[in-house]
Amino acid sequence: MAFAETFKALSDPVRRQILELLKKGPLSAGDIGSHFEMTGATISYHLKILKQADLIFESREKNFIYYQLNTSVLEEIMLWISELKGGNSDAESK
Amino acid sequence: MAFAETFKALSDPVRRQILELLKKGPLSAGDIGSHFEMTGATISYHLKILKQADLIFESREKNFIYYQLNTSVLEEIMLWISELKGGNSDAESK
DNA sequence: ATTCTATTTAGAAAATTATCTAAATAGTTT
DNA sequence: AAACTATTTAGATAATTTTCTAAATAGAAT
Repeated sequence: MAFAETFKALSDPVRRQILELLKKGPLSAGDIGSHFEMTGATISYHLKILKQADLIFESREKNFIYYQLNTSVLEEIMLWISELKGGNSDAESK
Repeated sequence: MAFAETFKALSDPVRRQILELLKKGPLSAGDIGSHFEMTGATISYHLKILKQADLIFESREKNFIYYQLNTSVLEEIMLWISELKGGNSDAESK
């Protein structure tokens, strides 16, 4: 159940902002870091968590590691939330 | 920005399970607690966090406090995720 | 008014998470 | 191969979160 990991990953504001940055396209770890007042090591830590949650993936090119959004896991989250909303009274329990 | 609070609240497995319990209808704090191996104090702590995140609301009746799902905030979360998914390339940036 | 029941609050301890500095990797360029 | 660049890993510290026990509230029942 990587599900819990995904929610955990999404719970941090820095990580959510990283995802928003990646919305516009792939970025290197350094590029991402330049948007924050943090050391590269800390950014790397956040990237690792996002990676483990399957929210991003990397591709190496030259000296750089580029990160990209992986939207597929977001579907699952949407589904969970959607069911929480939808499953009212006893409509689906039959 | 209660947005961050909501994500934080959703990041804990116990709290997500509480929400799932409430999906079927209102429950008292005690009823909720009986589903977990935790003291009532801890359950109360989690309920407070869910309340602050606007994910649940309470209504007092007799000796009991009943908790209910509040789905309205979930819309916002869905929207955020949905935009993360949808906003690819430069389709909407124009 | 005392006692009982349901729940919360306070304070402390344990566990987890975010951050830093320093060192390690690994690939690039000279 | 030596030096440089980009990034990660390790280990430590600080901050936050989860959990507990004990005490406080508050309403209900006797």
